[in-house]
Parts: sequence; structure tokens; C-alpha cells
Amino acid sequence: MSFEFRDPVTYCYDKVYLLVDCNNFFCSCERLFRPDLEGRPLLVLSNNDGCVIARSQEAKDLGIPMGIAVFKIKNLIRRHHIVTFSSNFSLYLDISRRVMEVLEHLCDDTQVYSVDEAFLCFKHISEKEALDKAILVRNAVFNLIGINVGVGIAHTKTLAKLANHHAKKHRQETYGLYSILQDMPRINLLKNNPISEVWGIGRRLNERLNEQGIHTAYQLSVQNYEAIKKEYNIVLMRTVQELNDLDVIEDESDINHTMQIMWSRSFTKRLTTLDELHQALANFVASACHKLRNQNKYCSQITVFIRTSYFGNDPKFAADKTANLKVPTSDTREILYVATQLLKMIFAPGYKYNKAGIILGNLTATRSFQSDLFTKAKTPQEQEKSDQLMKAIDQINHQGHEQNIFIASQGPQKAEAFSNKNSLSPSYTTSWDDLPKLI
DNA sequence: TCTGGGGTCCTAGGACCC
DNA sequence: TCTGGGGTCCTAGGACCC
Repeated sequence: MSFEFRDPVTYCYDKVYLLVDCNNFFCSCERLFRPDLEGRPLLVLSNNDGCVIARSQEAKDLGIPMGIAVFKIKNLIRRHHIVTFSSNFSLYLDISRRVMEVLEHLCDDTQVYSVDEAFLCFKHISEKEALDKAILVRNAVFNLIGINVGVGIAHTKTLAKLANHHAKKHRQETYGLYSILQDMPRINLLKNNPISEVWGIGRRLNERLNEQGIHTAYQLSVQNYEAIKKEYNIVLMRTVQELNDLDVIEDESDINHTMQIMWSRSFTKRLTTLDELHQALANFVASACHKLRNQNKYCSQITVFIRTSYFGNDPKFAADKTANLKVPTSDTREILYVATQLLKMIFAPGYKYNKAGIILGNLTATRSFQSDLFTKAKTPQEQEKSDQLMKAIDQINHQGHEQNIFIASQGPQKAEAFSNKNSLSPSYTTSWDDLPKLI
């Protein structure tokens, strides 16, 4: 097979993607403020300290898998003196925001993809220039924030993800940077990776494709587009196209694009009565509504769900119910009223519930709605009054860490009262409003 | 005792209309 | 009395992501 070789200095590409991804992000954030932990294995745990959601390299090297229940590795933790942290999302989000600021400074077409990664898009650039950019990005983020990143360089987002994976896996040889703009390294990388490493191939697709004899990314890349679309779907077809350097996955980084807000937690203690569930739900509603108003949005769809644990021998039960509102709202009292009705409809006695939640959907930036003869809109005065009240509640609750004002049914207990956080790190960066910015 | 918390997109199928 | 097909909109559910 012969590949076309393009001169790295003189050949100019229309469009190049750099995927920048922070290494072991949550663990790296914790370590920023605890340099004494350098070199020691670290874990960040989920909300109830129930399972592992992030691992430092040392912890990965010990063979600790993602998502494993903490009680299953108690001995390992003791034996290797592994340091564990409860998840501190406000810290991670703050560090994330600072990292993204650096990236946006270095590239005006930055698409933030998740809390720890972003695609940087450069136009009319040679491979050498792309590599120079990648080095600049890696050094800037490390020098200014203290976080290590990996950078994958390719013609499509799917390939940039794969290149990034290679860069991080072989950090010694790649220094965290890898380009597959040329055909030769791209084809080699495809041949050396199973399809499960490809962005968009999950467990189910992996099984189905394996049954068809498709195991490597390369085997997937040579499939016929139309046949894949017919047998599977358009999403997988786009993945196959992307493996062949066709840039077909759109920019979805529209900042106000959120379509729904979910708030849910699992409980440390099993809840059995409608009353207990209602109190927990009321807290979730309050938090979700607060988030909704922060985004200056209204919702017209409310879903409530409750369920028992997937594990153990107790009887299993799960239920959800959705209500659509004629008039969009962000008023905690209205949403709580509807949520309460929904909860009453789905509640079944005799089960030990371990999780509940609320989803606010159909988010809109205005209250506009299709009026009909039977729907009475609030008068502008009523709307204004509701907005003012909610604003006041948000302001007072924002003044401290405690939630000071409750809707009556939230009860005296806060949502946190239902969950455990045994080894939470301090909120280093968000405790003081006037903390000097790192950059 | 103890098993995360968010999100997105696509598709199939039902309701309804002409 | 019986019989259609095509279009749109909505929703639930499945698959994926970090």
C-alpha cells in the first residue's frame, strides 16, 4: 500500500482539529493544592463515597477500574496507602473554567466539549504549525494552571480523539502530543486500535460489530457508508466517515444549548415513605429551579422519577412520570406543586427507595406559549411578582454556603443531609469571592 | 452497610390531519 | 359502508458521551 506524503512545512491544510484533554482531571485538581501527594495513588469518589469516578496514574497502574464500588477495594486502599477524596465539583468546575480561558486565548475557535476537554479548530495551517500550536497549548496550560494535558491532532474530531488517546497512552515517546494528519500514522493507529477505543462506539455497538467480524478501527473504516447507515444508523455512518478524514460532526458548542436540567441523588439511607421521598424531592426541585433561573430560562416539562437499588435482594421498582405545562415557569412553588402531584401518582409503598430525581425539560428563554381559550396566563403583574420573589430567594441563599430560605415542604433538612461526604477537600478556589485569579 | 451525576442525539411508533 | 397513503408532530426509549 502506498500513502501520499505531504510536506509538513509547506503543505497547508484547510482545517485541523486539536483535541486538548486534561490528564486524570479530578485527581490533578486535588493534587494542585496538595503537592505533597505527588507520586502517590489518588482516587476521587462519587457522591456518597460509593464508587470510584477518577483515578491518578498511580491508581490506574494498581489496576483499579473506573466505577468500581469502594467497599470492594477497601483492602487495596489500605495496603497501598491510597489517598481518597470525595468529589468536589465546584473546585473542578472552577479549574476547568480557568483551563478553558487559556485555550480560548490561544484559539478563537475553541469548542468546549466537556469539563476536561476542548476541540481547537485552526484553518489554513501546516502540520508543523499545528504541532507548534499543540506545544504552546500544552506548555501554557501547565505553566499557568499546573494541569498536564494531552493533545491529539487530526482532520476530524473522531480522529483527534483517537490521536489524543495515543498521545496520553505513550506519553514517554510522544510528550503528550500526536498528529495523524498524514495517512501513514493514521492508518497505523486505526490498525492498532480496537473499535471500542473509537469515539461513539459503546458496549452495544462493540458487541454487534464484533459479531460481524469487525474488530479494529481500520476494519470499521473500510466499511461501505450506505451499508452501515442501513444496517445501523446515521450516527455510526458519520463515525466511519470521520475515520476516513471526512469532517462531518458539527460544532455543538452553542453555549446556551442545554435542553434539560436534571437534579438527582442516591440516598445513603433507604427511604420508604412518601413523606421522606417528598422531602428529598423538594430539595432537588429547589436546586434544579435555582439552576434554571441562573440560566435565565423557563421550563414547561417536569419529570419525576424514583427507584430502588439495582443491587441486593430487595424487590426492585422504578417509575417515572412527566407533566407538560401550558405556561413555562421557573417558579419553585409551581414546579414543586406539579412535582408533588407526579410523585404521588408513581409512589408505591413497600419498597426501599435509594434514588429520586427531577428533570426540567423544554427549556426556553422566554415565557412565550401558545395561548388557547382554556389557559389563563399570569398577568404581567403576577409574573413580575413571581420573578421578584424567586430572585430574592436566590440572592439570600447565595450569601452563604447554607441554604437559608426554604419552601415549606423542603423541610428542615438539606439535601446534603441525605448523603455522605467523608473526605471532602476544602473549596480552595471558591471560598472567597475576591481570590486573585490564577491567570 | 457501601455501586455517580449529569448530559446529547436519533429512531420508531402513535396520534392526528388531509 | 369501506378503504388509503402521506405528512407532521410528539414522546418514549435506546445508545452514546464525560
